[in-house]
Amino acid sequence: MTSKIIQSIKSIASLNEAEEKAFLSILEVKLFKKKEFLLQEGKICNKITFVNNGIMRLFYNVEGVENTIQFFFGDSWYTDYASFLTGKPTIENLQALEESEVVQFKKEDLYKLYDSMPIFEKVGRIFAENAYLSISQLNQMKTNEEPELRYINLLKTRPELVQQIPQHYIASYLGIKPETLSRIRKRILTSK
Amino acid sequence: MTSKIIQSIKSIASLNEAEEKAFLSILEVKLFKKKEFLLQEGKICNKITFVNNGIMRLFYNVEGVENTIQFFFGDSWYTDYASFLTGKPTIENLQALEESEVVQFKKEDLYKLYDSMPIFEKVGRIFAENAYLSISQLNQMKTNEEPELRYINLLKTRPELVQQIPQHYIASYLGIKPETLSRIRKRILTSK
DNA sequence: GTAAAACGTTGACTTGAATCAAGAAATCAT
DNA sequence: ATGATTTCTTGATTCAAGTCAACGTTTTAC
Repeated sequence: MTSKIIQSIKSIASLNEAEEKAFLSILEVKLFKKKEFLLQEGKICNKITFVNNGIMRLFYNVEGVENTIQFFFGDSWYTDYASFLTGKPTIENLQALEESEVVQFKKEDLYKLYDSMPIFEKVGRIFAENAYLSISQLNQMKTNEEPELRYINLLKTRPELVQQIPQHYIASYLGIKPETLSRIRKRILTSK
Repeated sequence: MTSKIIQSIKSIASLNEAEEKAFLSILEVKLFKKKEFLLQEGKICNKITFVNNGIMRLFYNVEGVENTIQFFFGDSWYTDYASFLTGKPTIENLQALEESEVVQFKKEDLYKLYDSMPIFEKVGRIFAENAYLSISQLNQMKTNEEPELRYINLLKTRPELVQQIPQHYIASYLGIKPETLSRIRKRILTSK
């Protein structure tokens, strides 16, 4: 259950036996059923989540409209870093789209590791750096690419995503209405 | 020249005398004239910059169109973290809009500090965390707010910015054309 | 000081996505 | 299995920003 997360951490920084043991001791494995929430707006995000398998959707509400930020499949990390770092309530909702298995650990426990074993300070830094890189990539995609191009790229780079996730969620992820995505799809099909 | 940056670092983590000295030893003060570039697309960003005073504009080109990301005034930090971390060429351009004084240090030197003095690993972590927070805030603003609302909020929260920076750059920052900003301004004025 | 360049405003027109509405297709719950 | 709900598609219309073009104003460079 925890082998994948250990592998992922070790790709960040090599851990000796004691360090690995310390890390393992703070982990908690959890199962979420379809439609269950791992995080809901208003709550404080004080955990880091590693997705073993399943599918999750991350979104937030703006004036009653759901704004999809990202989808998570197996072998990916998630935390609302803003809430995690500031201790303020999150605006994000993370919902399982399929039954999913995750491994989590608490901020509290991570900060103890920061203080007791210097290597984890490094892990934390690289963690934050990776979080930055992924948000900045997402950012760039969103601001630079037209919805139609983004959809075409999505088809190329993550076809499994397009297949497994309802279209109206993908539309929301692309920042357009379902009707518009439907028309984009039609346009792509007929132009081939 | 370096008192502000030291103060800023100390607000992240307290440094003892040796640590402060080590940090000071890697700093370099630089002056940039109006229109000079601190960073240009295609180059690799291997520095972190602290702005003592002046005004800078950060932008990148998409198909010949400049896309303004942010403005920097005194007491602010800048690095293209993506290029800094990955070592890949940047797409960002950082240009002085007024004569500006900055303090910089090299990635190379920072990484030596990471290895020689553990406190800097912590500084690096908090740095990355702050970078994440600011990009995520910017992100949120951009995706949630209509250009007109964003402009009104900008007037409220950073009036000095609106006054000191040419409108077409502000338009670019808001993600709209100068003509549109001009019309928004007219709308706001006549509605008062 | 003056010519050139950059900047800002306004009008007419175009365009791409949103909205509203209705119906078809797929999925879910019992 | 079947009725209910959700999801997807299509058409007609609206709307906000973009585009193109012209012109007045401000700033810059020499």
